[in-house]
Amino acid sequence: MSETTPGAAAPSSNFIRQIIEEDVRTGKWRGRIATRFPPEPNGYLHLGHAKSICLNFGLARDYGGECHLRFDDTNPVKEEQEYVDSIIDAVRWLGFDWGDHLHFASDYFERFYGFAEHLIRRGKAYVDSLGAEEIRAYRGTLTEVGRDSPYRARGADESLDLFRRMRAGEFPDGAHVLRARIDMASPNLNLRDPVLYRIRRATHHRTGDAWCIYPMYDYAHCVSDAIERITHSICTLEFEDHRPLYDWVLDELADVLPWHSRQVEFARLNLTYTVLSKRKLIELVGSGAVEGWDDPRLPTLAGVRRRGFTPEAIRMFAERIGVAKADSWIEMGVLEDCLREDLNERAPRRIAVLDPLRLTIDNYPEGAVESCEAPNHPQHPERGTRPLPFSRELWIEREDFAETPPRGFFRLAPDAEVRLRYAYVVRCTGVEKDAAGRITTVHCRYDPDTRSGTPGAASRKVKGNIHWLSTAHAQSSELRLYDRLFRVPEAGAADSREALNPDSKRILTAFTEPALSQALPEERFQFERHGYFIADRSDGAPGRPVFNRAVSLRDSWSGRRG
RNA sequence: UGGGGAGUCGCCAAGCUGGUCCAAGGCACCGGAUUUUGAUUCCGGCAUUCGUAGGUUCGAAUCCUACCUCCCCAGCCA
Repeated sequence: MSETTPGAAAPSSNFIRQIIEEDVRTGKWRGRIATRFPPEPNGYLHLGHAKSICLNFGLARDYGGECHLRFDDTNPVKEEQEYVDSIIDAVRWLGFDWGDHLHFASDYFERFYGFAEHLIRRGKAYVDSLGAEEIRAYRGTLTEVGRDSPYRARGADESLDLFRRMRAGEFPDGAHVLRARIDMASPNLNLRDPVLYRIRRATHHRTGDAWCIYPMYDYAHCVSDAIERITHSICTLEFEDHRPLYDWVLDELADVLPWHSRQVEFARLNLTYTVLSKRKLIELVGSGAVEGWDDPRLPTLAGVRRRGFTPEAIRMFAERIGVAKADSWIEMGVLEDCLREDLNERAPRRIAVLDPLRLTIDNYPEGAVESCEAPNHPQHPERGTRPLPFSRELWIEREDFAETPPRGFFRLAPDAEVRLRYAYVVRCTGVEKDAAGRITTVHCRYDPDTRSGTPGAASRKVKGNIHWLSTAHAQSSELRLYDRLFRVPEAGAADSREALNPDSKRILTAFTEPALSQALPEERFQFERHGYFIADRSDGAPGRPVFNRAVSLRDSWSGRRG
């Protein structure tokens, strides 16, 4: 069905699993378990959808059922094939497989229509000729009951005739609608004779101009579920008070469509420092606040993929946050931590110097170069090493040197000792500054007996351990450092360009070790002491990759300082 | 103010057919050990309390009552 998620805890109990387990126990569906992920192809998928995808496909996987990918394409004016393609791509990327269950609500249009005639014949639906404004006025309010439309008494024959002519294209958009005949006085607004069909002369991305009437969600969704014999139709909380309508439709159609899926609602995902609504995402992209739907700062699946997230990390995340009915906000740290956990294990280590400072080893022979062996993974020696050229002139990280070290600093400082990772222990002997007083070069002397991998190295313990790159061998690469999109945790509550984090993207030119020039698009690495980076799949060229920082490493030092 | 939902540690979330809960687990946080990433790993700590107030009971987060707070619903969107 789909891949399991390594590193993820066994799925914890939740109310939906309980429902399913109870159903399995009582044989309610005669052993069948079928769920579905039903996106409307009118936008890009984001992490909120990922929660739903993992839930639906995960349930099918765990209970030996099937999960359908079904496009809810009932509104041609908003939907496009481009979105269908991107959604299919995203669900696949996440690691799920729907087998031969790729469906489209539009494939059921003819059956939807037939069932609608059935409702009309049985007096359960009628053609209303009120305008949109009037229908709203007649609907009443939250506290006042609605009034019957003057057309509500229309007979089955007349409605049937009108409905057929609606289909035939005899009327302009908006002239008539098909409505369910339920109860205009219901305290649940969804039951006040909801619209089932509207006239919409628009070209549908799949059915073209075959239809000029299109079904509404409340009618199409439950019928699609029944057609596909879905057992558990899982959706978000805002559909909770649509459930009586969902059940009404299937009850009224029972003799011609004898299947009644159970709708179950769960709380949608909220993530701090970002926004998970199609509308807000469109705003961000449209206003140019970000650089497109796959901008690495966006919570779209295309965005997090480009950012460097793995499908495994996202599945782990979905598992960790659980499923319940309480509105909640998940801290961005939970997502980030899932990525760290996944990549810590898998990503090969590499060296990059982001903010270079020259280090000269005065007692190292000029022109000499030796090769140091750097392990690809500290916990997995079997993954081998790669050579790192060492010489007299090196780049180190500017923040790894302090002229007046703060308390607890154990990197390089005047007269202090530090290990150059995978190479030698050096002692700082002085600095050079420019006219402005900025340090331009740090001088030091190395101890030839402390080379990594030799007996001398083991006998010499130094607390500090910094990374470096030989100036003659380092390449320069473009790095993008991404940070949270908003500076406030519950962004989107207030809508706000000003809540945007101005430093959500920083581009810099860094020095990277030689091996990195071979990085393939989407290859991920840990840049030691910095974080996890991915070679961008769109930008960069062969031999000159561009790297995106997916997430930094945990850093208990910078936190302590400030 | 009508209807539908939800309230358990900073953030999630088990538990909710009452006792084995003086409440799992994860993230965060705080120690401490190991460490050639101040990373990882490891070990320890972290709710006498379950929105509030009453009640039932030998016994309640779990049952009852009232109240409080928050979310959703008046598209010919999904």
